[in-house]
Amino acid sequence: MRTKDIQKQKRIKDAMISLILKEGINGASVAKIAKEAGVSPATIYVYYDSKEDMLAEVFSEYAHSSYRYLSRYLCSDMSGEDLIETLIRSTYGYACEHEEIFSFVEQCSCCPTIQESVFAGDCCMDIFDLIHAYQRKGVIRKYSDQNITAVLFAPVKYMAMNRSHYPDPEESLEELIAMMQRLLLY
Amino acid sequence: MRTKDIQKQKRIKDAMISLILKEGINGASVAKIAKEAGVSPATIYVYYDSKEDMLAEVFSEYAHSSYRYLSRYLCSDMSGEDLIETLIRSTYGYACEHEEIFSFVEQCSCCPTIQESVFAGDCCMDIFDLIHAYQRKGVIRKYSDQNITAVLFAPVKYMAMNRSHYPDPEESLEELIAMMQRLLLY
Amino acid sequence: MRTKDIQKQKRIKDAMISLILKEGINGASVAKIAKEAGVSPATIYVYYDSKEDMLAEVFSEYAHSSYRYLSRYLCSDMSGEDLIETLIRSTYGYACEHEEIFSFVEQCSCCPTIQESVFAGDCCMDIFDLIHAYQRKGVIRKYSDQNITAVLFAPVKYMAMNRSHYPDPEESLEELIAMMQRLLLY
Amino acid sequence: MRTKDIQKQKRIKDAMISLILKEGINGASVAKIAKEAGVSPATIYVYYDSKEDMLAEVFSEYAHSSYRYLSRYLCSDMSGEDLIETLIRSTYGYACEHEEIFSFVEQCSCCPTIQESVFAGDCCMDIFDLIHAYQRKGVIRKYSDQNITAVLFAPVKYMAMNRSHYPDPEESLEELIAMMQRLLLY
DNA sequence: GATGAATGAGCTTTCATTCAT
DNA sequence: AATGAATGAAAGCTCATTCAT
Repeated sequence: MRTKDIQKQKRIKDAMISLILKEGINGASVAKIAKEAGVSPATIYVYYDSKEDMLAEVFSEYAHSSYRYLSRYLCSDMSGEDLIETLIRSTYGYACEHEEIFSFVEQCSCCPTIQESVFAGDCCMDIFDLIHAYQRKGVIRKYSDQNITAVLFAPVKYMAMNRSHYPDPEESLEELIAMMQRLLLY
Repeated sequence: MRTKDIQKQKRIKDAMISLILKEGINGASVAKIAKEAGVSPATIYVYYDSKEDMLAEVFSEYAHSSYRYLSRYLCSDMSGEDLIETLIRSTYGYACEHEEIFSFVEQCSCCPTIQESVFAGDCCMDIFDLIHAYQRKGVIRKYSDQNITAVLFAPVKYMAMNRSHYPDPEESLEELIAMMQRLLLY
Repeated sequence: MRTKDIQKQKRIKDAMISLILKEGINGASVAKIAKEAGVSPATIYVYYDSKEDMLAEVFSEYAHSSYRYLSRYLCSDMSGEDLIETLIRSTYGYACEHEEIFSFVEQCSCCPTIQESVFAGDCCMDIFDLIHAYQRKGVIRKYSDQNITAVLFAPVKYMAMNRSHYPDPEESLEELIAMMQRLLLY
Repeated sequence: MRTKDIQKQKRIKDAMISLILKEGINGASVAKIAKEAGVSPATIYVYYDSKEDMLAEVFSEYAHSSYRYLSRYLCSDMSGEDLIETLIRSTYGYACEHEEIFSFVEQCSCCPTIQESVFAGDCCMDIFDLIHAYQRKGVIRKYSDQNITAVLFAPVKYMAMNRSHYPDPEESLEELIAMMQRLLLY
């Protein structure tokens, strides 16, 4: 018997993500995904039970990838200013560097039939471990986790999604960082 | 005759928006929309050239409806605190009261095939006329319009979309308002 | 708007019956039926909700057609011998003349997923009105309706289905008639 | 090794027969049969050349199993009444006790692509050896083998297939036995 | 011998749209 | 203007079968 081909599964995922970006969730049909991945449509059903299942599985795999990415840039002896700057810059950087995945995740997040189970707020534990430490040290203000998540990430993501409309993104980013530092630090 | 037409078109729009909330953009087929609206599929093509056209037209009609809604609650002699509270509360209120439209707009905004032309930043002129006045009076800090838009609306929208995950939405809302007042007012 | 085309629906039915005979219920795919009927596969779904529905509807339409056919050869002043001869000969005759429909019905009758609702015993009322009259007159023996149905029709149908294996069908038919006359008449 | 093979093949046969009762010949796909039998789809092709081959082989194995079953209850010194009662009761009993096999055989018998070669009339030799003896002894009337087969088995099989529609099967069975005794015995 | 992976062909059904009235 | 009928194209998915191990 043949063994499951991890590269093949990766090709399927990539094909799906890439197609969803090009043509929306509508346009990413199983047949097109299969063609782009270089496999038969039937093969996709070896790896996933249904298209819905496939979407949900890949979405939940990538939904929090930006937070995992972030973690790599953090360390516990940063100043408060650096922490906030890093969080925002890295989020923006991730959106630019992994444009496809970022946009894929945003699209899935808005679709009520997919989103359902995955709530970002639940899933950036290590980041909040760090933030809580800074709160205990009296560096970051004691707002609720939910509102910190909302103000730290929603505006910068909004900015990243619409960056083509921004005359000078870098300048806007700097301003946003300054705003968040003033808002969140003592 | 004229009246009848407009009512029919309204029924079609409502059916579409309602279906998109229930089943996502995928699930809202022309046949289903027609059935829900109580008309023939062919009738829809009397009012719109294509499904894509219909989506785009209705989207652009509703894309900024939350800002129009907001305007009704604003007046130029509010205090700065009141202004910000009103902007945030009204945005949240709109999302709850007009759940269908809110979800429809958010979904369309993420879909690359629809969104294309519409950028929120361009479209809330009267609100920014007011904000500029407050800035000139030295009440609101002189951040860029884009960042003010981002921090005022993105977090509260994020909150509205995920409100089922919030233990006490009202409390979170109050905290968010306080945060924004501290951030934006002198 | 166009009106429903009864001829078209008839063509679909005929195509289905003919295909089931040639290739079994398996082989009669919607696509093939459509092709044989000269319509698009989608058109079939204008007339039937699903393939299952189509099968059930056509089956129940033809399931009792042999009994309707029989009725035409019966009259109330026949002798008992003639009545029984006519019932058996007509059943056999129907099977030969309408080979496709007969075989289609037999096939559906054996398929547990289709058969379900249709029970022959319930559906030959006028024939049994006549038989009951003959029973009251003391011509036909007072066996239960179910067993009369079973012995009158099951053997002759069995014979019709396997007639290619019979060396002299006419002779066998005559013998069977004689047997039934002896069994059922006083 | 040999033992294991035969058990495995038995599991495949049983799975197929059981699935056909539950879901019809349509519903019994190779994949489902494999799953129900606890083997790989590929394994089925170790034992059979094709699905059609498998169906035909298993059908021909079971097609006359009811007659083999019958033989066990017969002996040559029964009275004519007992012989007929035993033949009918055993046929009915077989249909009830081996519902799956009975339904499988009936379904295959109606399916033109499978049935083809097998004609019941050819295959109950020992039963007819016995019946011929009773005919020679002047106990059973000298009807042709074919018609005796038809009247002895077709009605009781019809009854067994539709037994859910019978208010009192035992009573009907008794009546049918009495009818056949009167028909076939001197 | 036995298997899970893989597949081309085909399945049933729905799609957005147009036709004829 | 309005419609139910009609459709080619495509959707998601399963089929019987074969491949590679």
